[in-house]
Amino acid sequence: MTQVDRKSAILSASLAVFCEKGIEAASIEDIRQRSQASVGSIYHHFGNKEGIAAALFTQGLDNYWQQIKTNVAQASNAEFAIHAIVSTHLQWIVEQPDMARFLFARRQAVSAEHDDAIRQRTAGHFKEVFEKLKPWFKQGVLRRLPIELYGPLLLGPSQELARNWLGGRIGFNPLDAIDELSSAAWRTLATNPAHTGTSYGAPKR
Amino acid sequence: MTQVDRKSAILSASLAVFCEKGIEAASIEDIRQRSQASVGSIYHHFGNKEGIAAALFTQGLDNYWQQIKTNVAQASNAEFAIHAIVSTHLQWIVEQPDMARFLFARRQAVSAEHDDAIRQRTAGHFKEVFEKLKPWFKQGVLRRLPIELYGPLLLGPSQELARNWLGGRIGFNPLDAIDELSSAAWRTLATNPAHTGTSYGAPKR
Amino acid sequence: MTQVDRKSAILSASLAVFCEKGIEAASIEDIRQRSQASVGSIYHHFGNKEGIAAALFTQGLDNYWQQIKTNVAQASNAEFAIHAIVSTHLQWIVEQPDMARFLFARRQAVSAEHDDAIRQRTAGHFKEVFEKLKPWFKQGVLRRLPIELYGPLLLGPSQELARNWLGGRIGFNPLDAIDELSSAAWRTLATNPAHTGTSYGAPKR
Amino acid sequence: MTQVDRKSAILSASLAVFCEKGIEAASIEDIRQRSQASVGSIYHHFGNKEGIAAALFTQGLDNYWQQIKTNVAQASNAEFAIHAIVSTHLQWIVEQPDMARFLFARRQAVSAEHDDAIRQRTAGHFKEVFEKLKPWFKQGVLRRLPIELYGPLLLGPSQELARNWLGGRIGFNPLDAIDELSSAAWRTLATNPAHTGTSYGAPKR
DNA sequence: GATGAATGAGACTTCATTCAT
DNA sequence: TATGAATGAAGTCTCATTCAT
Repeated sequence: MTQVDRKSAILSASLAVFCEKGIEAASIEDIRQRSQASVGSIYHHFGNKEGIAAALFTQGLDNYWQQIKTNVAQASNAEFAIHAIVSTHLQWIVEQPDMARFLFARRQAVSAEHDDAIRQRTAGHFKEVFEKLKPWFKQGVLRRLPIELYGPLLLGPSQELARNWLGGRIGFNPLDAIDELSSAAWRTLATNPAHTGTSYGAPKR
Repeated sequence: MTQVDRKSAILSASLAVFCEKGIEAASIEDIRQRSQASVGSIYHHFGNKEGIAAALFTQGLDNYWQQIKTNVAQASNAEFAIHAIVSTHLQWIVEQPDMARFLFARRQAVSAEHDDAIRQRTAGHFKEVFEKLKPWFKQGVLRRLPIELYGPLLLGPSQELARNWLGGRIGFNPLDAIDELSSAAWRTLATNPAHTGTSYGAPKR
Repeated sequence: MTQVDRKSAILSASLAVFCEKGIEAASIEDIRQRSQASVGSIYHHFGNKEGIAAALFTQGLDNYWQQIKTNVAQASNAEFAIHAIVSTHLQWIVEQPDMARFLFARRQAVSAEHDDAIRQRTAGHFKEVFEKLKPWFKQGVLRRLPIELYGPLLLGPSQELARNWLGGRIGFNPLDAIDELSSAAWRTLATNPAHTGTSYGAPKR
Repeated sequence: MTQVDRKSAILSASLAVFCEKGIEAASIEDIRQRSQASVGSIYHHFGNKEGIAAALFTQGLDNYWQQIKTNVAQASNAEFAIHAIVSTHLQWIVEQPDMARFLFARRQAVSAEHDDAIRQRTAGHFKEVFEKLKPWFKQGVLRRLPIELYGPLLLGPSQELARNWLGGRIGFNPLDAIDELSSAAWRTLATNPAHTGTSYGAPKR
């Protein structure tokens, strides 16, 4: 087994275990069993349990933002952009629920130092996306609000729905709510929500 | 120290410790030190760590819903009702951030059996509130949507904002966003959001 | 509930619990639940857990020996006497299996001081029975052997069978073996085992 | 210290501690001190306290039966066979009193699942020995009795004597009773006990 | 006598981590 | 690099016993 294989086997085993039991409750022994690696090997590659979580976290977060950025980049107007964010967000979650669960549950399990790194990384990603929307703010298409409200207004409902779905509390598939959640975000964020002829189903015409 | 005192001393100490370190990471020893109770006493009253969490959870949840129900009851129209829910939600969180943090973080720390009890209890509370809104659905004032979307649309943004605030990620006071979040919810849920002359600042005139 | 009732309720509850879980593993809480007495009450009556075991032990042992002595007293010849001991032994065990289990399992659970008291008490009982047999030793009807062998030869097989039965390892009813075990003892202990026309079935003719 | 050394150091320390205090009362800490192993090491090798007891039990029992079978195999007639069993039994006990004490005291300290395993293993050993005796049953040299009685009649007295000796209740050396106990068993089990010219002292002539 | 809350020592066990092979 | 035995701190929980009411 190559180094890369070994490392990724450990990572994916860890993700599964973290989601099943929670990061705290997951033991190295659990990970060892599932990954077929030895204790020593795990420590050799990741240093300690937190090292695994950190690697996983970074990997998941980068993957998420890359997806978001790629899709937003193609939006030709504000409404499409908002739709892209909402739908990408939900699709990403539905496609990799375990990683989503892991990301949303982080809390204090990651060390303070790593937490800072993550926050900065996230802020960077966020800024890039924001940059894309900037022109529409300038043009008055999107409302000016306290910066802290954009995240909640844009993705709060999606996030809440996703949490319920990930927690197994509902059977409803989040993807079926994309249009509703996306237009809700649009209605909330647009200066003039009525001005739209957009059909989300065919954003490429 | 009376029985009641002892029990509630343990409960409030636990809440503090749970919030500082997380439920998993909090040790009985931490709780013992902060509550000035003996280990035996803690187990005498709550059985085990989960017993404490369960008691705390029930207490917090009931208090939350009671507040919501009380304030919704006074709403004379749909918009007021929605405003009442959003503002009560945020106020409750700001007033008892520790309990809010605890409630939002529950995850797997509470046993399956207790989880069911909680879920039913929550469903009951939810239904009561929903009952209050029913007439406005019938009158066509509020939109008919898949039931799973009401929670996210109504409180998703508030919840997301609150999470950020509770996590210390923003300085912005959630209470300053009440009007914005509440009108966002209204715009999303109302059949005809324009039809309103309401000024939330003085809902009682 | 009178004192006597309370005490004996505690004793019989304890016997049951001791047999189910073993003396060490039985907790005061177990006894409390089964006896419907309070912890304080148990301590008031017996001082501590060992006090309960000691009381139970004394009660059981005295009852056993009293039965043995009563039945041996009626024996008109050596063979009848031996038969009486063997059959009484087995009958007593079958009639109160829990007490038998408890008595046989004592081991170190009873304190050293109490152990001495028990040993002396037992020795006294034993001597009384031995006294009854003495004439037959003098007449040469019973063999003279090292004193340590009488117990094993007389009751060893019965005891072994009883242990197996009490442990649930066999279905065979020990009472069905009385004649065989009793004649085995006789053959072993009698100087001239052949000299007998006894029918155990009717020892009173 | 090699793996094997460590494991057997733990086993022999455990045997000593179990005998001194009883299985229940023996603590892992006691075993750790005596074996010079760490707590973690003990658990690494045996899983838990019961695991140690189980390993010890299996080891002791197999050793006992192997001894019995070896010696019985050499017997050229029924009387020699019975003598071999009785004397081997007592010798084994006298040679390793701690293991004997441990084996006789097992009771509920070993789990139900392991208990079954043990019972089957014992039954297997027992059957092998029984097989050796079979011809003499067919020839009518040994009496036909309910199967449950053979154990008690053959070894009951020896066992009872051994228990007393192991418990420190007598000074008498069980080995001095071999001939008496063995001939008692013979007299009980033989169809015609008189037919013998055997001198146990020289079974090989 | 009866009650049960309170105590705290101590038991078992888990687990992250180290390190010799 | 890989392995897994070894370590020991720390956690959860039990339990006999005390004592104020």
